[in-house]
Amino acid sequence: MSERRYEAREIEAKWQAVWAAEGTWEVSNRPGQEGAGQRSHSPDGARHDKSYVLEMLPYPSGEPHIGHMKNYAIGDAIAHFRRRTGHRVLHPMGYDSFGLPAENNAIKTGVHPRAATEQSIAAFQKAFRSWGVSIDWSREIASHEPEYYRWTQWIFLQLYRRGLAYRKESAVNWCPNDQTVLANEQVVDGRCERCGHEVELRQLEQWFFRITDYADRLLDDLDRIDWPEHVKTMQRNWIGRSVGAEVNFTCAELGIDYPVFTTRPDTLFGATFFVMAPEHPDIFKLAAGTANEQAVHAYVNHALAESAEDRGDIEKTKTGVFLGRTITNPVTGEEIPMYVADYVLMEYGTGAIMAVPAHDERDFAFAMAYGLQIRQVVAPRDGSEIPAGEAYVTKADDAILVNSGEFNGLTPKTGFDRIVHWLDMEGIGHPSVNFRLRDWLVSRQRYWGCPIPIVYCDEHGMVPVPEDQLPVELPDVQDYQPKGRSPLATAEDWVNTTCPECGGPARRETDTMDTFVDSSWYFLRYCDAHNDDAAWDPAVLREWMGVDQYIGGVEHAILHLLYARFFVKALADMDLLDVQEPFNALFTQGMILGPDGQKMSKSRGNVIPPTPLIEKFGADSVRTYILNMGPPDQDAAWNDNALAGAHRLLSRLWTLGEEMGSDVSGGVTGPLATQEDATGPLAGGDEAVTQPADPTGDALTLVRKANWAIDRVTSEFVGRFGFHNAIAAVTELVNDLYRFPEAEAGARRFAVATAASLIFPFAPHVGAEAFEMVTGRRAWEEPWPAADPAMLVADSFELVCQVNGKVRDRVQAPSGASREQLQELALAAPGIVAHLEGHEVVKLIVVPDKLVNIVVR
RNA sequence: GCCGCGGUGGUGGAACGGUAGACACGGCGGACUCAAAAUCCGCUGCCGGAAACGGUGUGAGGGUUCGAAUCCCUCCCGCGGUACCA
Repeated sequence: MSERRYEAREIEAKWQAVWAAEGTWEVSNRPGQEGAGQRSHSPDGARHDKSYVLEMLPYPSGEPHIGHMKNYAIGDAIAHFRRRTGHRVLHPMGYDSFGLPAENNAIKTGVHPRAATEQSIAAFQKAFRSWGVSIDWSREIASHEPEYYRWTQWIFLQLYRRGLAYRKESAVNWCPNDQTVLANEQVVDGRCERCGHEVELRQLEQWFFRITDYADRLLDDLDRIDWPEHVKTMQRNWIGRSVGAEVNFTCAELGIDYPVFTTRPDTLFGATFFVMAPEHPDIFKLAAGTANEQAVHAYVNHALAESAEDRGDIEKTKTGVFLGRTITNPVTGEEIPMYVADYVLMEYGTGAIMAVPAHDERDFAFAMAYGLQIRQVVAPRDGSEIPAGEAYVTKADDAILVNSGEFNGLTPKTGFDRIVHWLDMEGIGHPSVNFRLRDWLVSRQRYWGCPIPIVYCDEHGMVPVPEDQLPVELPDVQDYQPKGRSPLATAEDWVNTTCPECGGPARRETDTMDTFVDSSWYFLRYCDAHNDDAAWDPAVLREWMGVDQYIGGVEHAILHLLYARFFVKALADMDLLDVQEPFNALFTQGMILGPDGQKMSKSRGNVIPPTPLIEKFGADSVRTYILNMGPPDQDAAWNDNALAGAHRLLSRLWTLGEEMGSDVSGGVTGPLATQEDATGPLAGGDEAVTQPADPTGDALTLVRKANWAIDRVTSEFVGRFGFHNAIAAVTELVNDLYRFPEAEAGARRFAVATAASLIFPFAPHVGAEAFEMVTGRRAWEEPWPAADPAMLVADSFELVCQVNGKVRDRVQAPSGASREQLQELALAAPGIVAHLEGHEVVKLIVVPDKLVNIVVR
């Protein structure tokens, strides 16, 4: 045993210096001009495939936390694997550097958000380098820099030109604490996603992106991407496509038509009343002059004052007020009463519904509360009674329509089609599809964001800033405190400008963009990060897009991932890029919980800061531990002891490498078969290690184990990224090396080199170090090892002998033995013989190379 | 309520319908050491047994199968998403 010990800090500093000096992970937009880490490993010397591996870009605040480390540990492992399997890998880094926390910090401390953000970016850069993440630093971007947001503004203008960015007044979510509007997606349970404050509705004019134009495509294309099913489901639910019909109801007294959307046109004959949302603009007109006018005013005022949370409470009893009017059911011709009730939402459909109490739970509850008529129009086919006291909600084939005139006897599905067709013929309705998805509200009344490149001229109204005048730079202000309008409004010199059309006086738009706009296209900019003439060269995008593997937290399942998809589709429609989807494959990592199993938070005091751990154990150990915690898509609680276990593994591997390195005697049998050149600075005294030709005994065991490990690790990279299983395989290999210290040296060298090579994607520094000690070569310049199929099968195996499905013995049997041979072996096994006594053999099941099951009576 | 995902030792977790518990942590024992740490080796689901071995065991209950953690049905529990969306 050597006197020297595994000193992670030294080793990590050494390799980080090499990678920084050589620009190892840089990749050119022109193949063939890559860093050394991108050297070709395919037999003909050309890299055929690109691979774009991307972790969600971080929001730079303070220092990176342990969750960032998990994110980049996963992504980096994949990037390394893909490089070594012949891909040109794009693995860039950047910062989502606009946003509220920096601004709120500025309000508190007076420190300019730019200063705080740039300080934080420096901390992130330092951390990523100390973690040894294989980043192409030449493509680094930050969304708060004018070189970046110039193009965010440019994209805004492209959307504006095509009518996809527009201003409108509507009821929007307002956070009284953050003093800004929020997108629908940023309201969680009626509260601001960021600060948790209850959200109010305000009638305001705001900027929107017309994401609803893309609802169908955003939904349909989910089928074409390799994403976790639960994320796709969340997006489907968010988009919320409902197929139904629009049906026209006419209020004869006032001569006004009120269309409604329904998913159940088959129940139209059961519509016995009509309900409108309190926000519906015609409410007061309808109630005017009726006996109920006062009551309606009182109800509407009360409803509008209610918080979103209270109003949304499904347990709340239904309330409403008769409008004093009736409306005609277009199929029955009946006059049915009109109500205003807060269970109808203005935002969805037309803000008015036909109520079918017999077959809708909400309408049923309302009808019961107000004693309204309930008419059953769907009945069980077999004539059985429907349950009393609840609505009968079914579209199934075992039900038929009743009380529905000429449509009686049809199933609900057929009735749906026939009634919609009939409505269409009569001109009182038509098929219709409704979405839950709303347009994306993108303006914010805050400072630290991308300015919206629009000016307002008395003469010409809203005028886009000409593209050659971009960027509209964010000015400095004295006071960041939000006062219901953007702090930018106080920068008078900046606000007052001239109209691009007429040169007359004009004022700049003072709202900034939602930071989700910045992060909806950053993955495009990475491809052509320093292009000063355009956001990107479409030819370069053709080379790199889409992202082959995207890695991030599930918390972005709806917001970021939906917005980015929308951007890509809109830009593709402008012929600015060629793909329809930004992220072909998505991996959602689980959270690292505190040692107490709770979500880490300062208030709980269970936060694990990465830096002290890295100083003590090294980045490799922390990365390896994080990936060894369990399936990486699952949440897992931190455990310091298990981290020490990961360190032990790397230390044992390093020790083996050290031993091999100092033992220059035997085992060197020539260059690796697939290796074509080795022109690094270390190439001189090259000692490639290859699999020994005909190992026997312990050497054979080691060689087999090494090949088995190659196969295991490789399959996790190709499959589900179960890196805990990959690391376990390397652990077994290392354990076997300790178990068989006397094995022939060539086999040991091969096994150690293999372990180092396989651990490299997870623990790149010690992987590189151990690999170099054994082989004199650089692990990242080596092709990924291929398992020797001959070494994956043994010449004998342990035959499992069962009686009635219970294991009674195990005997050695030759691989590939015939059924008859195996039967014979099993029947002769001592444990079997004992259990056969006094029983009659009924059946013999033989699974070749595995087991024999003897069924007895 | 609806949708999705889960439930396996003391813990994290392994296991194409074919040896349940790989690997790691923890625990116990041993080697080394004056001693401790570090390191190395062994044992470790539960019950019985000195051991051989036997029984039992993957949330509960049924079913399919020669054989079920795995497939099917019913139920219980946990997590995540979503919810007057007509």
